[in-house]
Amino acid sequence: MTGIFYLTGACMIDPTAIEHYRPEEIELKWQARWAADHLYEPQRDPHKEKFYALTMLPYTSGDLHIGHWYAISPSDARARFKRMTGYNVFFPIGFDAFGLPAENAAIRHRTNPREWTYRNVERMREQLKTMGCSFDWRSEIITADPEYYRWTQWWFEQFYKNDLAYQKFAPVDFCPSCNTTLAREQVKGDDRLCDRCGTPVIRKDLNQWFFRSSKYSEQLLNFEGIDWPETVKNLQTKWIGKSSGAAVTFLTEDGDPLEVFTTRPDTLWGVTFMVLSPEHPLVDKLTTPEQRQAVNAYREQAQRQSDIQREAVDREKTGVFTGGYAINPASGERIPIWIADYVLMSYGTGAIMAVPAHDQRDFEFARKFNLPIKVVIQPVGSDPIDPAEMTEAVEAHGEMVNSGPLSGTPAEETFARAIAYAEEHGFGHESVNYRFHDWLISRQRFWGAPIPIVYCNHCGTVLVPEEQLPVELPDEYIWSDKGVNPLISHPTWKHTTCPTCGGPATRETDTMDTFMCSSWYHMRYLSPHYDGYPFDPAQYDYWMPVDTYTGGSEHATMHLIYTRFFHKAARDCGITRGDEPMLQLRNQGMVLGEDGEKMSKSRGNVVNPDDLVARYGADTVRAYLFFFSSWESGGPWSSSGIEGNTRWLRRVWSILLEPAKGGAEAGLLRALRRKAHQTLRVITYDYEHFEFNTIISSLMELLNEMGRAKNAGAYGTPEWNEVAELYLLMLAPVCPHISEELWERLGKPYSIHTQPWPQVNEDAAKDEEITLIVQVNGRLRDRIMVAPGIANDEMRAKALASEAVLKELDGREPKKIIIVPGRLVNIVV
RNA sequence: GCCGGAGUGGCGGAACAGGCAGACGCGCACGACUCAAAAUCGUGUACCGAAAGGUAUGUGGGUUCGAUUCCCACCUUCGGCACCA
Repeated sequence: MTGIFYLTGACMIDPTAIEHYRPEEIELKWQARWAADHLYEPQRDPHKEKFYALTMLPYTSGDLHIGHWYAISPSDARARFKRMTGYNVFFPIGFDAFGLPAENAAIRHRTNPREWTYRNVERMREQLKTMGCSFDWRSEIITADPEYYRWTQWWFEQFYKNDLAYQKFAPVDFCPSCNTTLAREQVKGDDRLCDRCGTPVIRKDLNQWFFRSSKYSEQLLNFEGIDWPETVKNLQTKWIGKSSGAAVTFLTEDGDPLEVFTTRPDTLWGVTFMVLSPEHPLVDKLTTPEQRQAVNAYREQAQRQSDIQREAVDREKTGVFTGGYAINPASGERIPIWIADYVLMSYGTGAIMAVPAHDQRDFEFARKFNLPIKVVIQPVGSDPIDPAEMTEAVEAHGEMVNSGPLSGTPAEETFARAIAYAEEHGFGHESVNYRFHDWLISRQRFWGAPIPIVYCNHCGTVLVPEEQLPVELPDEYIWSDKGVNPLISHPTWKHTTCPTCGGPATRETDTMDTFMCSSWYHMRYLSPHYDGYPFDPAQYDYWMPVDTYTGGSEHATMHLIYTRFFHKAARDCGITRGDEPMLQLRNQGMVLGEDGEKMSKSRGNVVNPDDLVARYGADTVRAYLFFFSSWESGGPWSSSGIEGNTRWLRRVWSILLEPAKGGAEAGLLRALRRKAHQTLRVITYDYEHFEFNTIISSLMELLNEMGRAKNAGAYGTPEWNEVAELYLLMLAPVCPHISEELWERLGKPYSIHTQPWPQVNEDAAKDEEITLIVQVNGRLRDRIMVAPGIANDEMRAKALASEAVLKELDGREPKKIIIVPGRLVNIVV
């Protein structure tokens, strides 16, 4: 525990010197005292305004890393600030404990994932306590506790009863290494890799559980009333992927309707062929005997292709003619129907109308297979287009041409007229499509909340009655060579009786995606042991919604979209209220290694917070994390940089505690007090706006000023005492231990953390003189000290009388004089 | 390719409404203390120049009395998406 500094400190035996700053002693002392006094355990109090501060709950990976500190300590500082400004603050913590890493680690070590997880929880809890955060530990939840996942299952049942959960046999993304399906959001990049392990995913047809999240696409695009970062809103908007256009029904020659979605209804007359996804249900019927062999071969190849790693996006188009034809409902033309893998079954209707003249993909396809290209849009101001000369599609909007009755429609009206025409003639209507899909929640893994469903030969799919929840995981983890879910391998677990008819039945062996657990934990925190409902309604009414939510932006399209969906779905089930669960969101950046790269064990650039706490104390580690960069951008760690922060806290200690001679003059004391109140003004703003780096630098600046004032005899004066008190109050949210210790040593009442936030004394903060900036042609030529509130005329006179200005003007007449009242004069010649 | 963020001294960064660029810290240099070292304290530190002064916020343009800040184009970099009809 004792670092080099403490040893050297102990060597310096000087009987007159004050006791040294020993964080390792004072930090443990105060942490114990705050816990004993329940300092951070708010009571519901209708007369006091509440503030729910939430930080994303950590996954139980085993060790708290510096990134956790970076995410959590500023959230804590803000919560502490809010508490001091008079709010009743709730700041809980818990553990996201289900999930694949636990299970993979368990397989590696031949243990039960439960053991691994709960051992990690123990360790992480102790590590968290060293940070000195103002957590309300009464509220701790562990998502793998039956007491918790009972309610995760309950939520599933509410969604099921309200037709928001359903089962479907569908092709899904499957990770062969993790042996489980993944939600679309958990498949990353062009290579379609598993988000957890990096293995390329494959497509698999499985019976799976989904939530109807896509039903909420439109609502999820609405961010009104919530203060979230633009980047997150942008990512979610892109992810939901709304496009507007038309649904158009073509008829095959056999008379089968074939619906397509298009964003360009204005190009309807330019359709020269159609393309279906190879998996489209109509392909079989359309295929003629002559084309049968080619079509089957292509479909097989497409199937295989999606099973192996996908090729580059810009690879050459492939496809096969089915032999079938459709009729263009607008032009009446007979057009061939092809299949190609650039058309995806998972978007729109899995079929497209191809307009090669005005869509680049269709253009490439048409050129490759010698299909006709028909120009039907003439962009304004460009020469008539000759299809034979085209090298790429013309995607710009323009006037409709070669479009029968709609030819000549001007660019602005094409969409409306084309849709109206389709509606009139009964073959189409306006339509909206979203990229956002239903949320696949089934996981073929052991370590998750079991889906509370029972299959009965007699009654079919049956919900486990609420009073029988939770459906608990078995104690034994059954190993299986083939990577089969241990719930299937377990000899007895899945066998049960039907809750409805009492006959033999089997349990669903899939467990739920862990994002399900983290979609509602903010509600369970409010009453973690409440027995009759997922939350105590009285607590919910008081504390919800979350006022500030902090965490990493990597969750933008996963957790942060799921939890919004969850809240809206729960609202529609009549359980929650309001449209959004989290009013304000702030994302921290990432702490990089000293080499500027992402920290990783293989790079050997990982910074261990435990070592830092042992060496410098938590307050210094916190201070450095606040200080080294703006919180939202993050940046590289620096082991020499943190030295500056430990020096700073040692100076705070000695400047406030070591007595010094008095005798300062009044002007100096006024200046000191002014600086303190000005600092208070900017720091109050910075706490509110998450600008922690400038909080620390402002405090350093003020300390420098205090050091100079102390040398000039300010110590012990009333002004000094006022400034010292202000200093500790401003320091308290960022460095809670040293501020509490010094507060006590200065004889102030316990605890500093329950003191009201100080008010700026505007009189004291007022400048006695200001610097007037004098420019000639926009270049700085002079600075003149003047009284605040100086009149414009006087500013002009002073500027024109400046020696530097006279020299620069050299007799030239000013053409114009710009005056920014009380700040600047710019003389233009 | 598309969408979004970021480019400022040797380094991390500040400048919150278009008005003193480089706060604060690291590092470095010099000085004090010390037999000495560490720690601590003090002073200095964008670049060019002996100085007067000049040049500087990724690059090139523009708007303005005045631009790190606003506009246009480009370059680099980080994140997201990626045949989405």
